[in-house]
Amino acid sequence: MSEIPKAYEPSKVEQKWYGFWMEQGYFTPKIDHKERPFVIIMPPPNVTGELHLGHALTATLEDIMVRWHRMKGESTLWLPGVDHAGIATQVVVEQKLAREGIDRHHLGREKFIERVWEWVSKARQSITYQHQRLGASCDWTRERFTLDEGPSLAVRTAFVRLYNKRLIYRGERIVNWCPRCQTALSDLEVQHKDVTGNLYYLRYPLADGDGFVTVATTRPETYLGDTAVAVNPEDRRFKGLIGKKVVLPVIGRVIPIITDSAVDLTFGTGAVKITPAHDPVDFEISERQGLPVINILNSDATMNEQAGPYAGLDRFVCRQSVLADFEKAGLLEKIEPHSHSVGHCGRCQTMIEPEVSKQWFVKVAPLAEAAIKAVVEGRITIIPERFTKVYLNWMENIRDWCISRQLWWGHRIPAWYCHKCGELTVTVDEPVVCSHCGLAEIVQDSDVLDTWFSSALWTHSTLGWPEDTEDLGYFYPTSVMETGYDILFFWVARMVMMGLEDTEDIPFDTVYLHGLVRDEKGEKMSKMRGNVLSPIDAIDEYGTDALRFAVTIGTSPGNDVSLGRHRLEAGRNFANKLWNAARFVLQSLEAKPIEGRALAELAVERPEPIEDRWILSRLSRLVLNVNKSISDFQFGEAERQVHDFFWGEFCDWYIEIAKIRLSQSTSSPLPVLALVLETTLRLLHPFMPFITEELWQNLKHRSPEGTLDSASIVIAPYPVADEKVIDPEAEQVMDSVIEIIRSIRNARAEHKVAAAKWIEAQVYADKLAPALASQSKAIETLARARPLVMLSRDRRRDGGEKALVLVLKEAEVVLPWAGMVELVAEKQRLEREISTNQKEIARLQERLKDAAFVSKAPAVVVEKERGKLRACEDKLVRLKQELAQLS
RNA sequence: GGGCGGUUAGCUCAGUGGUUAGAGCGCUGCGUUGACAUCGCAGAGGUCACUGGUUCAAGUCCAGUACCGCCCA
Repeated sequence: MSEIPKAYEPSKVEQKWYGFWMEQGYFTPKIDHKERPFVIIMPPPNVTGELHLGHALTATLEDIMVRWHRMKGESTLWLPGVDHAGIATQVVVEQKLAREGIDRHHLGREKFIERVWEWVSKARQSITYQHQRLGASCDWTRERFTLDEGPSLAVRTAFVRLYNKRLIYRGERIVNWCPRCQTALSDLEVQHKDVTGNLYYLRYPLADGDGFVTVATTRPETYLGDTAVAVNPEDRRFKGLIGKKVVLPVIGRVIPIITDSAVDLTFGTGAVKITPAHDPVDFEISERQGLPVINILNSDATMNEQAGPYAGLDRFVCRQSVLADFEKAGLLEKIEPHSHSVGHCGRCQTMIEPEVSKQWFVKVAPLAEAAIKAVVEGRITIIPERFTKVYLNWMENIRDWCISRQLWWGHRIPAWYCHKCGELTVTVDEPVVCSHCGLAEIVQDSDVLDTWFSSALWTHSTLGWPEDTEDLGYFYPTSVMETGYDILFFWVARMVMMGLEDTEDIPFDTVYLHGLVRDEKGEKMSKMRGNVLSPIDAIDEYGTDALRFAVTIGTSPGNDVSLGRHRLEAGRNFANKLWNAARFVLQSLEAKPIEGRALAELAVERPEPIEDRWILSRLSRLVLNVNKSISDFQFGEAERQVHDFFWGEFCDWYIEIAKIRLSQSTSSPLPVLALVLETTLRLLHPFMPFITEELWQNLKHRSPEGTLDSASIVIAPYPVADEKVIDPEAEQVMDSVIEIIRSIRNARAEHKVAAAKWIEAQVYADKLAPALASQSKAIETLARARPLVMLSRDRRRDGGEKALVLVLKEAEVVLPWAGMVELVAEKQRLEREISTNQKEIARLQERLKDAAFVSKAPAVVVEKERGKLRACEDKLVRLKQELAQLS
C-alpha cells in the first residue's frame, strides 16, 4: 500500500499529534473529589536558556508516569514551570549586555530588570517549545514561573511566617563570598576542591623581649586581620607564652596569645593565627573569647583600608607582597607544600572568600526535624532507597541557610529598615510606614532571596498556596517528585522542610531520583569537552520517540545513563520496526478487513490455532510484567520487555507464521495480528507517544466500527492482563516449533546450504507430535524444509541411509543428507552433546539428592529441577540411540 | 577525614536469592523471499574485580581488599 511510507518519518507526525492533544485538552485534568489524583510538579528548568539531555530525561520519565496514570483513568496533573534562576540568569543577561558594551550598574536596577524580563519571555517560549517537542503531556494551563504573582506571594508569606516564628533572622556570620558574583552564597553553592598550595610558617615577634611565635597558614595575607594567636591549653610547648603579646609585622598591631581547646596541636607549630573575619573556626573562637573582628577585604577581594600599606592590592598580589616583606625581615621561617580543600563558587568557579557579613539566615534545624520524621516514618519514600541515608545524614547535620543574595534579579526580601527608629518591618505587603514608630522613613532591603528559597515552596506555591484554592485542596500533597540526585539537598530536602512547615503536610509521597546523562564513554557532558548533545538536535535527527527510548531503556533509578549516537540509532530502529510491523498489519487489513468483531472478544474466545494461543499467552504475560514494572518505577525494564516481546516474538515469529495463513483462505490471523499490535501500542504509548498515536489512529480507521472507541490513544485504557489467556501448553508447543526451525536453520548454515535451497527433513516427536504436525507449514516455510515429514516417534524407520540427526527437547529432526554427512564428525558431535548432557544430569542429580535442598527449597523450585532432570534424561536416551545407529 | 556508588561479553549497560547470566552496539559468515537493509538468518564472545562468610541455593545478601567515580566536611 503506497500511502504508508516505508520508513517512519517522525517529523511528519509529531507536531500534528501534539497539536491535536492540546486541542482536545487531554492534559488538563478533571477535578473529581471522589478519586485521588496522580500529580507531578515538574522541576522548573532555569530560564537561562536551552534544555539539555538531563531535562529530556526528566521530561521523559515524568511523562511515562503521567501518561500511564492518565491511561489508567486517573485524574492526572503534570504541572510545568520555569525557574527565574537568580544568579545564573543575571549572569547570562549581564554577559549579553556586555557584548553590547553595557554594564548593569550604568543601566541601573530598574532598567536592568526590564532587560532581564525581555530575556525571560523569549527563554520561556523556547523552553515550552522544547518540552512540547519532547512530547511532554503537561497541563500548560497551569504553567507557573517562580516570579509570577502567586509564587511571589507564597515566597513573601513563607518568609514572614518564618520571621515571626524566629526561624529567619538577620545576623553577622561568616558566609561564603564570591568576589566575582559579588554576593553571599549558601554552603551548598560552594564546591570544595583539593588544591596543592603551601603552608607558610610566619614568625610573629613577641611584644616584650626577644623571640617570636611561629604560626602556620595557607593564606598569609590574612595576617592583616589577625586579632590573636591561639594555642591549645594542653600544649606544654607554649606554657610560658600564654598571656603574652605579639606584634604583627609591618602594620604593628599588638595581639594577645590566648588558649582555646579548638586548636589542633598537630597542625603546623601548634600555634595558630586567629582571623575572625575570614575563617569560620576563628570566628567562633572570637565569639567565645570576645576578640575583635577585622575585615580586611573589599567586596571584590582587593584589600581594604585595614590592610595599611597593602590597601588596594588584589588578594593574591597582596599574598606575594606580604611574603616578600616577611622574607626581608627574616620572619618567613619556611614554606612547606600543602594540599588542602578550597571552596569555589559553584556558578563561576572563582575562589570563595569566607567573610563576615550581615546576611539573612534560615534556622533550619527545627524544620529538619519534621523532614527527618516524614522519611523515617515512611510517609515519604525515596527511590532508589540508598538515597534515604544520604538525605538523613544531611538533614541531621544541617547548618543554617544563608538566603540573602546581593543580586538584582529575584524575590526582593520583604523587610524594610526605618531610618528613624532603626527597627525592622517585615510584612507580606509593602508597608507605608514603619510598624514600630509609624513614620514613613522606611527603605526596603536591597537584597533578593536565594532562588532555592522559592523553589522550596514550589509544590504548594504552584497550586495556589497561601490561598486556599481548589487546586491546593485537590492536588496537594502531590504524588511523585522526580528529579536528578544532584539536587537532593538543594531542592528535594528543602521542599520537604518547607512543604511541611507551610502546609503541615508532606509535599509528595515518593521521591524518584534519576542519574546523570553522560556521553557514550561515560564522561560527563560539558561544553568544555564538546560532547554536549542537544535534545532538539537529537529529535530532529532521530525523532522524539527514539530519543525517549534511548534515554530510558535498560536504565535503572539513580544510575547514570550513557547516551550516544548508537543508542539513538537503536531507538530510531525500534521505532522503524514498529512502523513496519504495523505497516504490514495495516496493509493486510486493507486487503481483507476484519468483519464486525471487536478485538477484545478474541482474547476471551480462545482461538483455535496454536500460534494464536501462544502469542496471546505471551502478550498476557507481558502486560502483567509491564504493569508490575511500572508500578515499581522500573521503567527501563518495562520498556525492554515490550521491546523484546515485540521484536523477538511478535515480529520474528508470529508475523512470519501468520504470513502463511494470510496467503491461504483458512482461518485468518488478522484479528490476532491487530489485537497484539493494538495492545502493544497502548503498552508502549507512555514511552513512545508519537509513533504509537500515529499507528493507533491508523489501526482505528481500519478496524470495525466500535472496536477502538477512544478518540486518542492518550485516553485509551492501559492494557490489563487477562490471566485466563495464559496457555502453558501452547507455549510448550511453540517453544518446540521454534527449536525445530532454529536447529534446521543452524544445520543449514553450518553445512553451508544455499539460502534459497529447499531441503528434505523429517521430524519425529512423541506426545507433542499431533500439535507439532499442525505447525508443519510453519516449519516447512521458515526452515525452508521440503519435503517435510512429521511423524510420531514410533513410525521412525531404522537408519539405513546416512543422515544428520538433531536431537531436541521434544523431537528429533532428521536431515537425510547422504552426500554431505561425515560419519566421524557426526559421531563426535553426538558424543559432545552426550557429554554436556551427562554433566548437566549429574549436576541435577547431585542437587536433588541433597535432602536439605529438597526439604528447604520451595516445592515449585524442586519440581522445576525434577522436570529439568527428566527432560535431560529423556534427551540422553535419545542421543545414545542415535549414536548407536551410527556405529 | 566521613559517606555513597560502581567493577558483569570488545564497548555502553540491564539483571528486585531459584534454568546453562542477558540486551543494544560492535565483530564473523550468509542473505536484495511482497512489513522492515533503520532489515533477516546463523554464530563467536563471560573466572559476574579479588578474598572470606551466610544460605538447600549467591552476579544478587554480609564482611574485608583493590581500583574507578561521586557526595559531604
